Amino acid sequence: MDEIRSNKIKEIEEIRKLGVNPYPYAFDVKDKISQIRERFNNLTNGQKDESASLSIAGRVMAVRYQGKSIFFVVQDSTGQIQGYLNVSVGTDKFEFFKDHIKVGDFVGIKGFPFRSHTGELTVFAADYQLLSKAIRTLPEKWHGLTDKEKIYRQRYVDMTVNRESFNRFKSRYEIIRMIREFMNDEGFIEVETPILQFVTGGATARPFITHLNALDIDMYLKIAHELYLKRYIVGGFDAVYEIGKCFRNEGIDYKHNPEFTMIECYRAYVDYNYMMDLTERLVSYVIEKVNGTTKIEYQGKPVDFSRPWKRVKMRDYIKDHLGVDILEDPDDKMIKILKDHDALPEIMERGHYIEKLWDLVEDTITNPTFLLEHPVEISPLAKRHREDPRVTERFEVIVLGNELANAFSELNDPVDQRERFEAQAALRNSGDKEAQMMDFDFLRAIEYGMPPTGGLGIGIDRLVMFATNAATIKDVIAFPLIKPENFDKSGMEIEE
RNA sequence: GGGCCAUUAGCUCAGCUGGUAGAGCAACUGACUCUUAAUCAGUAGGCCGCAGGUUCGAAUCCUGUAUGGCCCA
Repeated sequence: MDEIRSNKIKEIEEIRKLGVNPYPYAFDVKDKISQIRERFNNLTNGQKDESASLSIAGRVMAVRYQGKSIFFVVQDSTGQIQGYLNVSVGTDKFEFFKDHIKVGDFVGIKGFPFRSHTGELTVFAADYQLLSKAIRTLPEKWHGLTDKEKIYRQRYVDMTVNRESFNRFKSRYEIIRMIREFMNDEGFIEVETPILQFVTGGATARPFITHLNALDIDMYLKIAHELYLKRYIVGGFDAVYEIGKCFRNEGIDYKHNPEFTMIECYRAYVDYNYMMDLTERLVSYVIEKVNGTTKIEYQGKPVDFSRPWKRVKMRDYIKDHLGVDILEDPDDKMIKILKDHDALPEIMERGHYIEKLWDLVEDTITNPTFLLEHPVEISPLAKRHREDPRVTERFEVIVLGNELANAFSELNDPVDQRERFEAQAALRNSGDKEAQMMDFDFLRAIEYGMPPTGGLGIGIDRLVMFATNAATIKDVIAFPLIKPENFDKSGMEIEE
């Protein structure tokens, strides 16, 4: 416990002795700061509007004492405004403010607006109330909080003092609301699926393992929404979507967080062509809503989300860039190219060669591009292409070398699906921990019959990164995964 | 996984070839009735990330380690 905090705690006792509750229960907030700024923008220097009775609340971000008057800055969720207080509030209240209202505290202000001689729109505090006393000091106003580690560990401070961070999270949740509205208007119903699963699938990824005490059995955290959403389609839902967390026990870097948010949607009686159209409309809608245009700049690079997006076939793209045909050339040729690029996969299987070959060329794509028709062996849940059974009716959306979306005409042939699962199981048995698990219940479900269905998944975090020009996924996840600061041997966190 | 960088007061940072740890802001005391990085005078605040080593002496040099960042795979 440092000196500043122990002094503040003593001060709180003094405040209580003065008969003031440092932590009262509520305040009747009637106005938002941004609205006050708009409403009284026409006040001229020195002009006041005593007829307007304002009531605001927020955090004190600066205080400037000026003898028998005090200027201060209040911040609410919409912005900041200057407050002004002088002895007209009453001697006791004036002295109390001077002695005990400090940067970081929350206050409620009742008063009227005026514009100072120097042109600052200000709320004259006819009365005020302390709403919460802080015992830690905020970072200084000039440099703010810049230490990345502190920004992630103490996001509440980052949000408070770095308003661009606060606004980025506001945008994130506006985007999620937009997506919901868009999907609802499109006729989808929002549903839920289990996070705790005995068998998990729908993606090529390593899951988290947890333990269910009640049954004394290990379980997985979901890696995708897919297989349960398709069960809804089997059960008769026409169109469903879910926005929720998925968990993958893999690396952490600027584009991966172990838990992340994904929207997946499934619609009966459509194929991947519908999903391409839907993806284009949804993503360009979000980008335009947030930025006012579909031609944005991401981290200094121009990206054009305007429709229609380019379409390329995976086979053609790799052939054009690396001179190898992923459908017809033998494994040896692929291995040689991978060796030349020092990019051999850990698991020596054809599917992994193809993935690695794609990794070598994906960075050459900048504008949103539909990557089409992935080979069957890397797409165990996608339906075979109607014209070429070696590939699937699948697409990914690639933006600046990053996968933003993944979709296909869903495989609903239960015999083919069983064979695909068996191929995955064989990979799993040979040590591929990311290969998909055999899901007998899912097979049983589609054996009862699943209509032709189109499915789509979009990474919400990635989309928000593009929409808000965020450099890393940690900037769009409010509380990203970061190693704990201090743990003792029992695993309990120690305070500072 | 590899490389580079950072870690010093609540925050942002100085601290040179090794010689008793500094500033600004914040905090605390006081002055000031239109300030806005307010100003002015004063006070207090440090396990120099952690552990070893070299040395008469280490924030500084060396080794290891932790955490974070950036780049590469």
